[in-house]
Amino acid sequence: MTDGPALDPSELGAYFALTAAGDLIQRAVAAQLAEHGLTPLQFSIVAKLSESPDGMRMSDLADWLVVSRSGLTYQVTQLERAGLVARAASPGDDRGVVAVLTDAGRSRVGETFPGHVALVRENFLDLLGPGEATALGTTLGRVVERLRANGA
Amino acid sequence: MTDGPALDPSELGAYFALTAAGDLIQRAVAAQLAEHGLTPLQFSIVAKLSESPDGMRMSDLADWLVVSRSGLTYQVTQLERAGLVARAASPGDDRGVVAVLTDAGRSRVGETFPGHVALVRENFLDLLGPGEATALGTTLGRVVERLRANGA
DNA sequence: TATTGTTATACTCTATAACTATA
DNA sequence: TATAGTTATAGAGTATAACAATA
Repeated sequence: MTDGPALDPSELGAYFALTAAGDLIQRAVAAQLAEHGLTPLQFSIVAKLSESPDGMRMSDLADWLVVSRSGLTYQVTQLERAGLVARAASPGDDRGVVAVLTDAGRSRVGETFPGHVALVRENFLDLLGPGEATALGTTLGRVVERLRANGA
Repeated sequence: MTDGPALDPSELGAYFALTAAGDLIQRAVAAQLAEHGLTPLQFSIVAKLSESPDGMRMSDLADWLVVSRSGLTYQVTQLERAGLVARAASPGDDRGVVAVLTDAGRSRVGETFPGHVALVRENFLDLLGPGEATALGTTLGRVVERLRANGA
């Protein structure tokens, strides 16, 4: 961790804009997901499962989400009660459990996704000039890499 | 809310990078603040109070942070127990209470801020090319404006 | 022995509603 | 009557540690 002088106004503006934009977009997303009965974490789970036709091991899912196993157990139980996810035996390892999306879960993802995309488009992507999405992806991608490398 | 086609790869990349960068930087910041015994919300409070020599009304602080009044009462009580904040009578309105930073609180902010700035610099600002901070601030500033206008 | 997943439990945080005191 | 702040309370979510079943 290097130490240095304070931030100048343009640096402060960029940092503030990044955190505020991240905050606000997450808040807006959370509000919209709530209309579909999902928290952001639950949406992450069902969205991930929608790409995994054979389901996903509980441990793997917990690692991917960076939550504890008991925390995942709690969330999957909630989703199971809502009928969106089912638990099944893990083939080849009788200790294991796989979470699988139900038909209702797949429908829910289908109902939720278009509005989610529209929100992101209207509040973010539509405000970027030509080529700016690519540039932003590159720049912020570097930021993500650095943070991951630093163990965040 | 407009509806539209799915996101193309560069759009998806920009969106993913924004949320991931926002997430990761907030996580890294939270971890660092924890070393100084503060949550992000508590840091927001003491940082704000450090710019308010005469203290700040509880209601105004709650509005500024976008938390309920009882939620602010809880946090200020925690900070008071930690000796970082004190409550004082509000001049001119005997119903009011102002939260003021104690000397210990001011010291804590002073101890916490340099590392905070360094983290932001190392993981974000140092990765931007010349002029990029300004550009990013402008672009993301538009995003923030839009989200605020949309009531986020 | 080690690993998978659940359960028991405790803790933090948040909000709503009721309440007190003052405007 | 309305507003400022606190308190009582309840709910959601998270994690740690202990546990049962299997590898």
